[in-house]
Amino acid sequence: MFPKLDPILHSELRLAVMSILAGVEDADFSFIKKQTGATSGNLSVQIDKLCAAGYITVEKGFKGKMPRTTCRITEAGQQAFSNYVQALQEYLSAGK
Amino acid sequence: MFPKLDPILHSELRLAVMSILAGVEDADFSFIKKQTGATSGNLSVQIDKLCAAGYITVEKGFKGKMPRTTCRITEAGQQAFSNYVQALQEYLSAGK
DNA sequence: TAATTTGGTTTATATTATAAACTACTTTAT
DNA sequence: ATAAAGTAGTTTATAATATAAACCAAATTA
Repeated sequence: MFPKLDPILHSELRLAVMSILAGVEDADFSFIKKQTGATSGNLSVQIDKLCAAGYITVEKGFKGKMPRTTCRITEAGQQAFSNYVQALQEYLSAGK
Repeated sequence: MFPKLDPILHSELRLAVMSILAGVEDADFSFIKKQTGATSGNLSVQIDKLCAAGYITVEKGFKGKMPRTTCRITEAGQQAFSNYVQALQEYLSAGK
């Protein structure tokens, strides 16, 4: 009746990050930070976790002289996000 | 873009409890425990929090000789649950 | 009457999220 | 040239949360 919610995704910031990445080809750290309003520290940590879970990939490079961190959702991440949405529907719909 | 999610509701167990209560007149501790699969301790704590937030009311009485704890959603709880569902839609739909 | 079960609460611990402090480098102003 | 301010983060410490373990009291069953 109440399926287990993926703890990696059941986090406000990580869910927002995944939500952004699910809709675009890729996005860099600063863009995600602006969109979510998160602090750098928090975002850094949460991106690490998504990466460790294999839900996103992180690529570090430079845009001119400035460091740039680009994130991209993986197939597994896309799937996990989709599963999470499905699971959540059951919680939300139960109360009609 | 990403509205703040009510931290009281953004918890797997509390959300499940609210989901159950949103659909029925009232429900007792044991029923909720069975439906959610939660441990007594965890459920006890989370019910307290929902109660402290004013989202549910808890009525203690006896069914025969056995103690019985009955929970019921409040108007504020109904509203908060509804708001949470709305907010969440934004996260989920962003990734289309 | 001695387990066992029901119906919980309290307290301790593990996990998670968040904020604060720091690093490293670049750009702009003096 | 150098100082101040901004960009782009990471690391580490602390606060909040969730979960589990231990406990309690009464009722039921053997």
